[in-house]
This record gives sequence, C-alpha cells and structure tokens, in this order.
Amino acid sequence: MTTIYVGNLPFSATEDEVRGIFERYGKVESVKLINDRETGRPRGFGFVEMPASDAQSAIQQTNGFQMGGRPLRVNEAQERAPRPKGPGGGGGGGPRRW
DNA sequence: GTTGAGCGC
Repeated sequence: MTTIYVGNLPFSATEDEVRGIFERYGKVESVKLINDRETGRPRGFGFVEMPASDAQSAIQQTNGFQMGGRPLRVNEAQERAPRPKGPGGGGGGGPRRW
C-alpha cells in the first residue's frame, strides 16, 4: 500500500469527494483530509492510501485534476512517522511536476 | 460570511 499526498484542495472539499475521485483509478484504502489541529480550519490538503499498482496510476491521473475549480496536486507522500535513526528523503522534496 | 502554503497524531 502506498500513501499519496493530495494538495491544492478546495476548502470545501470532503474526504468522500476525494475518495470518489481516486476510486475511479484504483482501490482506495483510506482517505484523510488534514485540517488545522489548533484552529480547525482546513489546510486544503490530505492523504490517500492505495495499493502501489493503483497508486502510481492514480497519481498520474489525478494530478492536475480540477476539483472545485482548483487543479489537484498529487504526489507520493512522505513517511509520517520520523525514524529515530535519521530523517527520510526523496518524494516531496523533488522538483515540481507540472 | 475571510484564506492558499504545500506532508497527517
């Protein structure tokens, strides 16, 4: 299973909407939209968990997909849990793909 | 009654 970062989401977007989009390109394991923990205000990005085979296809298909008038930013997500041995790398730190 | 970077407890 691969974790996918989904950004540039409209504040009016919901997890059900994002899941519906990704389910068209593969099996969606889980969807979580991130909102500000302190203020509760939506940050406009979230995460989608999918199988690796479906994730690679879904990323390319959903990247730039207009949702609510905004093109979605889809990319492979970083690891949420930091490793005590050292920091991770790659993925989100790379060049932007248009 | 608002806003816009980008990586979640």
